[in-house]
Amino acid sequence: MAYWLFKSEPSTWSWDQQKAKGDAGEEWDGVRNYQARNFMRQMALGDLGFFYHSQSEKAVVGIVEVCALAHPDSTSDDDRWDCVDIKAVQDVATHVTLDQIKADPRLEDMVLVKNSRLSVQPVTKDEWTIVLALGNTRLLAP
DNA sequence: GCCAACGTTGGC
DNA sequence: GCCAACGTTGGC
Repeated sequence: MAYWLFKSEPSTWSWDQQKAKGDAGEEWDGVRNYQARNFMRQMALGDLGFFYHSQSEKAVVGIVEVCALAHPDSTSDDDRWDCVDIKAVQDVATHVTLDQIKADPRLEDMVLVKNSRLSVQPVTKDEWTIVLALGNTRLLAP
């Protein structure tokens, strides 16, 4: 089981919109970056991820699960671009802001801090646990 | 709204 | 295969 972080501008695709899709989930399309695509190709069904709002909010707001393996991105006719589908799992009780993450020395190596422009990123198990704790969030049993 | 950082593109 | 130009992202 691996952990990830998906970043979105709430004005483009928000956590509320993601939740509205329910268990059907939604393509994480529109990624045109090789690193991000390669991470999506590594994802397995059931992998979990944080849903992060960039721009105005800059906070981890939700937890998602990979519900379809990498497949061609329906918004591109260029076959280089693949994407996974993700579905909302639960809210992060207390949003974890970028400021909090930056202020925590245990999280200084997070990709979010070191490479803020990467829109799909790996998260280590330790980082996952720490951010969940900061968010006062306990993962519900599957 | 600005600007720095970075990734991609295309010409050579 | 290199590198300059350009576009985009995201934090401030």
